[in-house]
Amino acid sequence: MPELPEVEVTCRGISAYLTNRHITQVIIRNASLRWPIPSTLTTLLPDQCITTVTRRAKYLLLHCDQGTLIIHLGMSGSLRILPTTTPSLLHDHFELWLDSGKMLRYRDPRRFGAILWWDGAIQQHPLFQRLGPEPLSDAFNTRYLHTKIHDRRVSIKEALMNQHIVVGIGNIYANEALFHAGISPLSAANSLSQTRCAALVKAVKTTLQQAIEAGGSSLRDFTDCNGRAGCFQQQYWVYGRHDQPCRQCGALINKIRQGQRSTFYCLQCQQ
DNA sequence: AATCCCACCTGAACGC
DNA sequence: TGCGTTCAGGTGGGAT
Repeated sequence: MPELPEVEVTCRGISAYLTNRHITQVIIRNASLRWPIPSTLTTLLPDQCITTVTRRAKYLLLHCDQGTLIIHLGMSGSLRILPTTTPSLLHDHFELWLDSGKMLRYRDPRRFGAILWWDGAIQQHPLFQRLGPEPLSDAFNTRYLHTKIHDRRVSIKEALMNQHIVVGIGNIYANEALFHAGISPLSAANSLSQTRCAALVKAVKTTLQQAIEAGGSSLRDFTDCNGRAGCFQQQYWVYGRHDQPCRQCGALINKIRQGQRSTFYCLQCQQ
């Protein structure tokens, strides 16, 4: 379930265990993720120090002495901090052993995630070059959004999930933010007034911020780096609530398909 | 450049 | 109980 809040919660959770630690060993159990895990990591990483751990979009960045380890969790990935003696299970594909005696373990049943190495400036990486601004930064504001989508004919929901427009928003939080902004997910992006863009920007920021504070959402098996479940799922207003009454007006929540993804919204509250 | 839609993969839930 | 179908947090890439 990794959208921005889950990746951010993971980032904050693993940071203290990794920062200023030296890597002692790398284990690649199954290299076939979205792209192969570079086999060179086995010799490249040991003895390097992890200086900082950051997040950009839905990517986790482990900044090391000689480059950056890029981790994406895909649809089903998660990271745990564990003693190196913990037996590995099916779907545990990758481990970073640390000089503390602990390890970072990557698990990803569907293998849509990625683990890559980059030794230049991260913004020069092909995957990072065209990314939009961080939704919680000042760069994501009313003027930016209005200008960016004024010529887009796709729906506002699809635009919100476009990482070239703004990063970090996936299916859950796109649905939730549109509900809080009172905007129909079917509205054409280029039809949104400045006022509605302002409402949407505000809704995106508060929705994501609250989800981070709740420790993220926990659909299926997502947990934080210590195995704890997030609580934000209990706060959903529309996601997954089709045929249930709207928490605001009581009308039944509607479910449709948009761009091969499920959309949930209230016909009454979202116009 | 924007848009559409497929592909990648496993597992859970559901219907028959 | 078993089998087939559908759906799930993401996103690069090819065709239009």
